[in-house]
Amino acid sequence: MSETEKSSKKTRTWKQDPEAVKADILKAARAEFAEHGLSGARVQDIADRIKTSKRMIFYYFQDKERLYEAVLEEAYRSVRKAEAALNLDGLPPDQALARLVEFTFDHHRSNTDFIRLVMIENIHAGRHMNNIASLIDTNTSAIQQIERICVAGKKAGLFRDDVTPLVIHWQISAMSFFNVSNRDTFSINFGTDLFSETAQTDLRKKVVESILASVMR
Amino acid sequence: MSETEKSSKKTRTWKQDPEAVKADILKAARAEFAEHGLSGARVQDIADRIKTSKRMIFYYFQDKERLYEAVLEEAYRSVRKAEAALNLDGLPPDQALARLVEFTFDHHRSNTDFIRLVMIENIHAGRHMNNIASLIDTNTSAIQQIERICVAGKKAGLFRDDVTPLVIHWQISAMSFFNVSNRDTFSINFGTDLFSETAQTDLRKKVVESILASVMR
DNA sequence: GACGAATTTAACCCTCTGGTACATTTTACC
DNA sequence: GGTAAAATGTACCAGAGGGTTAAATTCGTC
Repeated sequence: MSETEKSSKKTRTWKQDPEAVKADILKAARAEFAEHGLSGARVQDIADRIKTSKRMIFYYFQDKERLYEAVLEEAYRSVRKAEAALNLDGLPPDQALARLVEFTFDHHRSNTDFIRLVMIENIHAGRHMNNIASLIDTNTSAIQQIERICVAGKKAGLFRDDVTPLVIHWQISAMSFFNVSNRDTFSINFGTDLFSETAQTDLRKKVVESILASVMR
Repeated sequence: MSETEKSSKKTRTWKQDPEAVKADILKAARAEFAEHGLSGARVQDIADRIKTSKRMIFYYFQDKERLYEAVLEEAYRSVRKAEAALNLDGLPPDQALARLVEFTFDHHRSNTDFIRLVMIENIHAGRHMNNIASLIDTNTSAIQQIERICVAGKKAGLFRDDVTPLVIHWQISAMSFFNVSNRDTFSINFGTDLFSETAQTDLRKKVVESILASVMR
């Protein structure tokens, strides 16, 4: 009985670190929600992913739904941060746009959890996003980024006059998002050929070409 | 007590119609699953949507999961039937492709339940689609349709030599699918402008242009 | 019109799971 | 080193929801 004891003290206790616990819960919850959806996720399973208890989850996040919303908000925040880090200043309009498409394509591909959370949120008709105030201003910055490219492109006579930033963004998102979100059903229906590393590189090139082709004069 | 009686017979009974009941259950289940997902759907709610009981659902479909699979199979079957009805023979390659894009865009838009089922199935990594044998042969016909257009297009010198049917299909699907699947989160983030009737007509045109631009010489 | 199979009803059951009550330990602060 | 508040552990509950049991009713058919 006594040989398993490690510390000199008799009373076995734990260390407190509220912020780390909260962060751990959020991380585990993101994985769980991304994998199983809101109703499919199990609070117990979230607790099991890290070394904590259900009790702690409710202590910090009140209930399952608010935890989900916290996950969603955090996911959006981190994605936006990465997007903001992309600097396109100084590039000619067509190259800037190409670069943006490539970045988005890659970024979505390496953030499957985020994509899945957005899918799940769409299943819920975006019901939980209304509670996230921080979205409004920061998402428009994505459009403004394209807006700047468009203005420069039109001024340089490279882009057509009828291109609109919102539609460009929609197109980029559509293909970059679908590539991740529908990978499984697409693979089952049409094979996995398109999802090998080399094929994805080719596909990304095609997406860039496609966007540019519909924008350039 | 007695004034509410309608029929002359004393024993109030029911009529049997197994096929109709099964069809009703499938229809109600499709709506329920499309709305709430697999784990979010409630068998009791499916029963409540029509005039039947939970018991009947299990009687005909064994369990929730097999009911879901039946819904999925039926949904794919009906969509494929609609696709097969589209006749592009006789049209020049570019017009045929434009027509196909328009059709797919519209078709996805008017079949939100199907789109949502596919979204849900992707959340589940396509786990339930492996049980659907009927998919294999019929989905390849979608590719063959584009293949025919591509061959004609290349022969006519209209299309580039490096276009591949699978990528074309992927592009068409991506934009047509995303337009429906991500409508809610997109609207919340960037406004509903893109989803008015007129804007959707414009958007469809842009999608057609975009596909054609990346295919034509 | 009787008999067995198919279909429907009504009432349950039992597990899973979100959420809580209460005791205990840690920490900040004086 | 005492005290209150924050943080954690332990055990538990209540209800929801998938699935079942058993009896009643219908229907084909001989």
